[in-house]
Amino acid sequence: MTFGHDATGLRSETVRRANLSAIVTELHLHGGLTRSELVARTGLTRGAIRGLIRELTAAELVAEQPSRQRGVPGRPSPVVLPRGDRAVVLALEIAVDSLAAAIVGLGGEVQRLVRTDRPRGHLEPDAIVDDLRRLARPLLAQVGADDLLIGAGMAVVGVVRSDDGLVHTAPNLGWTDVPLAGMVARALGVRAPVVVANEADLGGLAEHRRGAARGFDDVLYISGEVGVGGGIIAGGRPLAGASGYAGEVGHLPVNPAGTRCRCGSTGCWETEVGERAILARARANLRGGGRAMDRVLEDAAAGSPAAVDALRITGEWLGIGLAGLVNVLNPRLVVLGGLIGRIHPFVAGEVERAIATRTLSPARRDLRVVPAALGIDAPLLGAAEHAFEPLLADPATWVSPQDRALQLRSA
Amino acid sequence: MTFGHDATGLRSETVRRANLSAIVTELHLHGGLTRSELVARTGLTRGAIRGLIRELTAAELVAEQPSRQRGVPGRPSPVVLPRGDRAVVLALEIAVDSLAAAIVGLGGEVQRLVRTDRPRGHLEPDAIVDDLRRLARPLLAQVGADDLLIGAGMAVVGVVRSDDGLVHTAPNLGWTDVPLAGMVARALGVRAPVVVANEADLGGLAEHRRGAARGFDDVLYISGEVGVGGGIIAGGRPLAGASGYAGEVGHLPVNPAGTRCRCGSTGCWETEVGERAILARARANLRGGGRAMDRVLEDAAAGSPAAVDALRITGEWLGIGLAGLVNVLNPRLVVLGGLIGRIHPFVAGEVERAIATRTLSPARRDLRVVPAALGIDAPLLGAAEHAFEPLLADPATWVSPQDRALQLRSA
DNA sequence: CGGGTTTGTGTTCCTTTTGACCAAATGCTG
DNA sequence: CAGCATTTGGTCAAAAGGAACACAAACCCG
Repeated sequence: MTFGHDATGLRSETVRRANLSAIVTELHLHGGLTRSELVARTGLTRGAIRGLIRELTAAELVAEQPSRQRGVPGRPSPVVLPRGDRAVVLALEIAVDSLAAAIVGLGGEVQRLVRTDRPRGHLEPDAIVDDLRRLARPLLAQVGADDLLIGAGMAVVGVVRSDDGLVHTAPNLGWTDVPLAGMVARALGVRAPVVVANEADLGGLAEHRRGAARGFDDVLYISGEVGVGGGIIAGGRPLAGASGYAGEVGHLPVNPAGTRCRCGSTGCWETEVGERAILARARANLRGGGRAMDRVLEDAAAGSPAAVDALRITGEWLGIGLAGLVNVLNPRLVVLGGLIGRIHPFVAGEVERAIATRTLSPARRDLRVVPAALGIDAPLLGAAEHAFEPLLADPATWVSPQDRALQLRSA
Repeated sequence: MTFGHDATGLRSETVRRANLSAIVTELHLHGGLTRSELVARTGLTRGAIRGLIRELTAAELVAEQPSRQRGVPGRPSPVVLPRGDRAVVLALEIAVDSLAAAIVGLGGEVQRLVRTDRPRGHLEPDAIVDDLRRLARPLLAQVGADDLLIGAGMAVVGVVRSDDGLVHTAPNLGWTDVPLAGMVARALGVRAPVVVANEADLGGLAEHRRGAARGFDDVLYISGEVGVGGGIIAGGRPLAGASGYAGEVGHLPVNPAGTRCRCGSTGCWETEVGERAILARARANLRGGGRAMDRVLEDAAAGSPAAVDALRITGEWLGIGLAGLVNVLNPRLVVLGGLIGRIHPFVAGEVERAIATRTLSPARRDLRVVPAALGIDAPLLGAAEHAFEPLLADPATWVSPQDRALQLRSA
C-alpha cells in the first residue's frame, strides 16, 4: 500500500515551479551536478533544464562552472553549483546543556558554527532567547545585505507545535506554552520566517539528508539526551502527525510495573533507557549529568562489571522499545543518536537479540541498526534543513519576476 | 515539520494527468459533483474542467446529468457522476472466520457482496483460493465485456509484502510465504492486476475514505479479531513502511512481565487485548471463538460482574497501548474496529483515563477515540479502494488516445 | 416579463516543455 | 595532428494545456 494524491488542480505555471523545485532540491542534496546529470535525474529535456538553470543563475541561487570531469568523450557539461555563499539560513539550537547557532548555505555547507555550554536546569525563556541573540548576532552580521537569508530554523528539547512554533512543554527547561518562534524572530530582528521544531525530529531529518540515513526512505531516528526522543521519516518525508507532536517515543509504555516517569505516567521507555536510568543502574551520581555519564562509559570501556551490567540491562530495554517501534513503523534503518548512539557499541548485541525475538521476521529481515553519523550537531543541521524547506519547495518565490523580464528582454 | 517533495521533473503532459486524477479522485470520494463544484474544489477554470470532463465522458468513466439542485439563482450546473456501472473492481477478503467477495463501482457503490462462513483453523492456500474463486465467479460473470475491470483488491489476515502481494505469515491460517496475489490472479483468470494487503491496513483505508475517519488526515485504526492489527493514515495517506509491514501493533511490547505470545515474544499488546485474553479473563471457553465472545459481550451488557471486570481490565491494557501509539504517531482520530470496536462501549472510560495519564497533553487535546463505522465489511471495502488506486492516480491510462483524437476531430 | 446571477461555450492568448537541427568541445585512433 | 565518434549546449518552431475574456444560456425573483 503505497499511494496517495493531492487532489488539487495544476496549472502550467505549477509545472515550472515543480521543476525549479526539483532542480534546487537535487542541487541542495548533492552539492553540485552537471547539467546533463540534472537531465538524467529529473527526466526533463536539455532545453528545459537550460531555461530553468538560466533563471536560477539570474536569481543568484546557482552558478555554473566549467566542467571538472575529464576523460570522457563528448562535449563537457558545465557543473551547476548551489550558491551556498548567497543563499543561507540561520540555524539555532537549545539543547540540554548547550546553545548553538550556525550559518548554513544552500547545498548544506556550514559556513560558521558556534556552540556554548549552558548550565542545566530551568531558565526563563527571555534569558535563553537573549543568549541566543548574542550568539547569533556576529553570525548574522556576516550575512551581506544582498545575500538571501531564506529563514531561520530552530531545534528545541521540547514538544513543539508545528503550526506556529509554540513550545508546549520542555521539561528540561521548565517551560510551558512558550511562543518561541515569535520571540526569537523579534529578538533577532530578522524578517525571514523562523521555524521551530523538536530536536529529535530535526536530528532525524539531518541524518536522513546528510548523515547515516542518506538514501533511506523509511527511517527511525532515536535520540537520547536526558530524555528520549524520536524522529520518523516515512516514505521519504518526516512524519509530523496531526500537530507536529509525532515521534515522542520517550513515553512509549514498556513497563507498566516500572518506575514513575516525570510525565506522570509509569514505565515509560525513557524511565528505562534515559540518562537517569543508566546512571542509577551504574550507581553513579544522579546529579552528575553529562560528566557522570562520561564516567560510566569510560568505566564500561575499561570493563568495569557495574558499568557493563548497567549498559547491558539498558540495552535490553532499548531493544524492547525498538522492537515495538519497528513493528509499528517498519523502517529500513534505525539510527541511534545522542546518548543512545554513544552506548550503542556496548548494547548492540542486546538490541539485536531483542529485535530478533520481538519483531515480525519480515520486518526485521532488511533492517539495520546503526549509530548516527552527524554527532552532536545533528539537530542544528536539521534546523537548517527545516529552514531551507520553503526554498526547496518553491524556488519561484525567490526567482523575482524582474529577473525573468530582464532575461527575456535580453534574449 | 510538514513537508517533503518528490524531486522529479514534470512535463506538460503531467499536468493533464494530474488534473484528470484530481477530478476522478474527487468524484470517487464524493460520489457526484456539479461541474461548478469541481471548479471550486480543484481550482481549475471552467474551461479546463469542461475539456477534462469531456474526455472522461468519452472514456465512459463519468456521465453528466441535468442538475438536480433547484432553488438557487443562476444557470444550473450539470451533475457529473462517476460511472460505477462501467468502471468496477473486484474486492476479496480472507477473514478469520469468513470469506467475502464484492463488486464495487467507481464512486464506492457496492454492486454485489457475498460473504460465507469459514471454519477457523488452518487450511491450505489452494483450498481457500478455490473457495474464493467459486465465490467470485458469479460476481465476475456480471461484469460485462465492455465494462472496465480496473483491478482486484484483496484483504488478508496476515503480514503482506506490498511489492508483490506475498503473504509472509498468516498465523490464523497457518500460512508462510504464500504468493497469494499471483495464485488468485491465475485462479480467477482476470488480466486486471491483483493487489493484496493486510486486513487492518485496508480497514483503516476504508474508514478513512468512507467511514468514521472521513476528512481526517492523521488516523490510527485498530482492528481486533483473534489478533490485533493496525492501519495508519499519516498526512492523508496510508503509512506503509519500508515493505508494507507497518501497522503491526499487535506485537507492541506492553507488558514484559506478561504472558507468552504466539509470535514467540512476551507481553505483546495482543496477549492483553486479543480475543483470547478477553475470554480468559471472563473465564469463558477459550475454544469457543466468536460465539464465546458474543456471550461475554451479552453478559457484560446484562451486568455480569465477571464479564464487566474482564472488559474493564482489557480496557486498561487497550488504553496503555493506545497511549504509546498516540505519543508516537500523534493522530487526530483513533478508530476502533472489529472486536475492539465492539467492546468500546464497555471500555471507553478506561481508555480515556489511560490516554489522559499516559500521553503528552498537547497530543491528546484534539484527539478523539471513536468506534468504526463500516463494521465487518471495512477490510473488503478497503480492498476495493486499494484496487481503484491506479485509476485514481492516473486516469489517463484508461482514457484512450483514440477517444481524444476522435473528440478533437468532431470539434 | 425583465433584471440579476450563475454557469456553460468558444476564442484567443500565454506559459512551458518538447523535438529537431546544428554547433561546440572533448576523447580516441591511426 | 587530422579525422571521427560522442556527448552536450544553443536556437527556434511546434505542441500541449490552461487562463482570461466575452458571450450566451438557464435559472430565480419581484
